[in-house]
Amino acid sequence: MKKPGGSIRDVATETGLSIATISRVMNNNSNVSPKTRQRVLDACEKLDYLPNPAARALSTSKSKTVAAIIPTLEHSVFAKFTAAIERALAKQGYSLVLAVSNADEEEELKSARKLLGMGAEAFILSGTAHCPTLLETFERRQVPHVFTSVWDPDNPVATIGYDNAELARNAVQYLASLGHQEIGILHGPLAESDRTVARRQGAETVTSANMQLSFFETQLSVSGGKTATTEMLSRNLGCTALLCFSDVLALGAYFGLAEAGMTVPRDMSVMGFDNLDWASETVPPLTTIDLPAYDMGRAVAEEIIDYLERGVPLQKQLLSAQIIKRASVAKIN
Amino acid sequence: MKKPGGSIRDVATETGLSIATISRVMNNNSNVSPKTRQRVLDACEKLDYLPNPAARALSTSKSKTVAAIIPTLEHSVFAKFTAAIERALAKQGYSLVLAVSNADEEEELKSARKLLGMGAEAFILSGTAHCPTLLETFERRQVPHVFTSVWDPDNPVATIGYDNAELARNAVQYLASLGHQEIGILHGPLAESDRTVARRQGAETVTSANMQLSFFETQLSVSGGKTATTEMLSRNLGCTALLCFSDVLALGAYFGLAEAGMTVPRDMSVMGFDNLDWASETVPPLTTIDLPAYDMGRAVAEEIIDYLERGVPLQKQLLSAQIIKRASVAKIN
DNA sequence: AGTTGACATGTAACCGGTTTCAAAGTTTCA
DNA sequence: TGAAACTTTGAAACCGGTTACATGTCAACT
Repeated sequence: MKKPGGSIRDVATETGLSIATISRVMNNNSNVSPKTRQRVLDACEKLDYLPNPAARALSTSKSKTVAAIIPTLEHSVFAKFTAAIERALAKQGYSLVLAVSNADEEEELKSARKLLGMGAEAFILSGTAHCPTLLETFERRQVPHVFTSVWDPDNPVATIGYDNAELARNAVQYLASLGHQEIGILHGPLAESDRTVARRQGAETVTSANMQLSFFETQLSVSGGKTATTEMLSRNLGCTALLCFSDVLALGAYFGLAEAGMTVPRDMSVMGFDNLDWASETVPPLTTIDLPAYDMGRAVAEEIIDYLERGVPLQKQLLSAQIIKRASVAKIN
Repeated sequence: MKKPGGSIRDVATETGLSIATISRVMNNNSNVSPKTRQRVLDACEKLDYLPNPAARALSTSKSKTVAAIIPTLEHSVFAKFTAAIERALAKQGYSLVLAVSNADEEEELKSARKLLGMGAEAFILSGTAHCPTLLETFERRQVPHVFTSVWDPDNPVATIGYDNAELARNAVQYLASLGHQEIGILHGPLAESDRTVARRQGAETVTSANMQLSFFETQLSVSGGKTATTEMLSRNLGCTALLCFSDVLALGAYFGLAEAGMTVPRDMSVMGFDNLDWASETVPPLTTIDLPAYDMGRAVAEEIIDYLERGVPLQKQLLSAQIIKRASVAKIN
């Protein structure tokens, strides 16, 4: 039950100083004479001493650990977001503990309790829909937390993200401005994501004269996008454009259309959401909305560190997302 | 500096028992009478008590935390792998702390020291190429660690993964068996991945009579695959097949070929590596090698837990990966 | 009845740091 | 030269658990 690289007492013995002084050096804190400091540092080097994090956490009640619970890693947007969080946290000496919830509130709650039990000081959650028990727990223990990928200024919890409803509305209006009136909209499971719900509701607010929107719920995957596209085509709705609430679905749409012998955008315009790395490379390049996944991750991490280190209250942040116009959407007549 | 949900002493006071008994209940350890146990559990419930992980870690020197340092999250294979690790660890009450190295040994070393400083009990690394300092540190502190995504039976460190060289060889031989003799091979940066190097070397071992392999190094992205494909076409090498060491590159190849007005597999056969979710959905469906990313993640996590909990020595494991034959590769003549 | 042992519980040392407070040493300045 | 002020260091309490060992209780057995 012992194999440590030595404790602070070893360094104290080695240098002939007291553990208090060693501790002060390790935290490059206050008043330690330069020569003493150097002596301590040398000894640390020599003994390959690394402070025990548990002991430190115990006395300071700070674990330097932030938890993120994300619905899935297998969607590039989340992977990117997570990578950004990790990067920003690391830069400030914090670590990221990660849990994947599979968009299940129960699982999320369980994960959160465990991470809380591991000493996470703050939580990053996706969306605004969460188990009330979880939020109560955060409240009771005063655990700082933020909701991401969403913008909800009225939420008592700080939200850092983009306005999904508005983005969807903008997308529909953009298509409308090019003459599209019959639009098919592909989206992932509503039950799994309040962001998807928001996008759909946002799209529905566009109600000009002859506008006709048809929604298709499917799995959030290339396969899902392809299936839904095939399904849509079989219904003969006369759609001229396909708005996909994820580039992944759009890619599926490309394949579905290709299989049906249709050409984008001549026979059907396609628009995505996310602006994943490859969106500019498809044939034709995909018109999409650039979601600031990376910036969002960074912003979230910085916000949390500001709070943890300097007590700056958690602020909501609205990030902007632009429509990236490429060749997959055509003008009608 | 205090806001905890109460300590073990509070539970002791509440129940009129000693902290030792509370501790025993929390670890559902040994001899505690059923009624006492229940009394304690009720009190925990009432006080919303959660044991302090730092204190626990301090006295047991077990943090129940495993670290993974991965090159990037933005490649589906790693995202999937990471998700599998998280899942398997969570099932056993362990947490995953994550660092992204960007395939840089320096960054990896820095991350590792930090994670070690956070109390990680074991490390999961990708590939076999690592900073010697890091490996020495692991050795000196006796930190268990495994290398993944590779198979190297002679390595003193346990490797859990697939044999990249052999897979590449199999892929080339498969293409050869269908009559392809001039093959273009697209791969990511050699400097960033010893697995890529292994694959390339494996491919090179296939040296039948008229076999002609041309290698193209590019960025590991759809964009990179597309660029390399265009480049290859411009060289007029007479290739009949394109072997891509990642499905992502293969997707880029699809787009590059489409832009050149070529049809897969009539004008060019394409084969990938990874079998990502969407590989079966492309048009035509992509022939590829199914890498067991998820199984590998699970296997790694379980191996480590076996070691940590039961002292079972870390074992190397060779995972199998199959060629998935789909329509993107044609028979020649 | 007395001894033995099993079981339940408590006492206290310990894990490895941080931090308060006091002590010792040094400088400043009248 | 001596008092005040400041700097540097150490002693010891504390953080919240775990666990070896001691103690106490009660049933079983001789």
